[in-house]
Amino acid sequence: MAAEWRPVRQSRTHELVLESIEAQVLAGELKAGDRLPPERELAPALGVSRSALREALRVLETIGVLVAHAGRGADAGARIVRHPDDALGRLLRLHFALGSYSLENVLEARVTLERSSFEAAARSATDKDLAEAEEILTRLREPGLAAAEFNDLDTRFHVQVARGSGNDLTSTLTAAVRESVRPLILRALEAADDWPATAAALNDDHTELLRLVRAGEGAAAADLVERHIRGIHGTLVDEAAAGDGAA
Amino acid sequence: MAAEWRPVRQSRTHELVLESIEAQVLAGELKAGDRLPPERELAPALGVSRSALREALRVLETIGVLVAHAGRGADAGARIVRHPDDALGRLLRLHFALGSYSLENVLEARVTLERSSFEAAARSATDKDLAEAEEILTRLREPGLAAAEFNDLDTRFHVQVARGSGNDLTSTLTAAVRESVRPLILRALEAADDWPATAAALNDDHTELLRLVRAGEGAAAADLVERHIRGIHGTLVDEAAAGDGAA
DNA sequence: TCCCATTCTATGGTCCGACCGTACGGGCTC
DNA sequence: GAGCCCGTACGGTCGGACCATAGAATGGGA
Repeated sequence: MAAEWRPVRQSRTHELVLESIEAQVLAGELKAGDRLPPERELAPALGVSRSALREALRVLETIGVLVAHAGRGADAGARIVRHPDDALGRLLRLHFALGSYSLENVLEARVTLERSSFEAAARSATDKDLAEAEEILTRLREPGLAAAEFNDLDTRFHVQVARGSGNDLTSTLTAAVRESVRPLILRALEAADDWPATAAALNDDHTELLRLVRAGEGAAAADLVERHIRGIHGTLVDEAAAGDGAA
Repeated sequence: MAAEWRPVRQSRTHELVLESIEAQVLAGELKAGDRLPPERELAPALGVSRSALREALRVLETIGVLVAHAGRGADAGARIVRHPDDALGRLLRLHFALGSYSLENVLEARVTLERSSFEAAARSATDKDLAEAEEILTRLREPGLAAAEFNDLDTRFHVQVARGSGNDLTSTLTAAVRESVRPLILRALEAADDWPATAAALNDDHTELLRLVRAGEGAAAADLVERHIRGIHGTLVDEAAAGDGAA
């Protein structure tokens, strides 16, 4: 056991505990896959109660750097992991709901991130990435697809291309930002006058986007995805205002 | 084809509490500024223990949507707020430390976000934004400035311009991404062969960047900030490897 | 000998009741 | 009326008890 646990005092105990663990992560003494001592041992080692320790662990779990499993054996206990996606998604989703960001903010951020994603994907997406995107697109084209499923698959399509960019950070950000407006987009899709036609039009974009990425035409893909996103968000503004009023 | 048994995991109590509060936020029933009932009332109202409730509140605090103050009066209690910046910064910083993202990922994300920020700022920064950036730049130019302070001010300069873009989401993302590599940049600055010359060169960039933003030349500002960031990160790669090995 | 069911136990998850520190509000003193 | 003091409503912390889970250890039967 390389990590050492030193006692901690004063002011919001769980924050001090958090700092202590954070420092070990930042210093590289705790790495992904490492297991923390059991709560019942670690708490007294830090000189705090188990409750205070648990609150600190909960924070780390929220951030996506820790998971805990009960039981016994190699799989049990608290482990350092790397799961930023859900954490980031929830963060942006809640803050968007609270009005920290406007819909226009999200639109511009999506345009910026996805332009970059598509350009990078056109340069460096692997065959595997493209095949997965193709499969999502196939399911996206199924006739009679409900708006909810369409919304899920659409999200996965955009995220999949972002993954193809080879940049985990931008793809995570892309996924999180897309996630934050998911309920809004769902409302917009459900309110479409002619849903089959709307879906078909969106899929035409998707098909062309994938073709451009495959062909390595990054600039064209970036331009198209910008038009694509602005198009969807154009139908969203009214929905957002309506939703606001309705609530 | 056997039946699929869907329900696999039963949620933990604090997660259910979290969902309940989250749902009220997403539904707009809880808005920024609203105050939650005291823990001792809310816990039994939800049918859970105070500990479980507190863990849920801690999660919300981590996300930056809640703050708690002890004491008595209007200021006390748990309140819904909108403070995404620290939360996002810590999240990315820890995940970068854990290796969820490579330095190259961060570099490309910074380039993408800041190109967009500088272009937008050239279009829509207010005089106030520019004046604040100017003031930061003045302090950045002080002779004999230590690397640590330079690093802080440099971060604030970039974030200030991002704020000037008028997009809170991209500026928050910019700040968080910049924050995640702060320790690395600090090490690189401290290791510079000729620190005063390095600082002067960086400030020449900053001065020109601000001039371009003022002049509304967004495209030129975007190109320069990309060169500026790539320049700094070029000196970082070695440091990162060295830091890795040293640990 | 091998397999399987049973029991053990280490681990996180939850709950309770108590006490501490803080800061406002109201009452008391001067 | 002004200033001090104490009560009180908060979040923060603590310790202990018990529950749920799941691998490990055990032991009996084929």
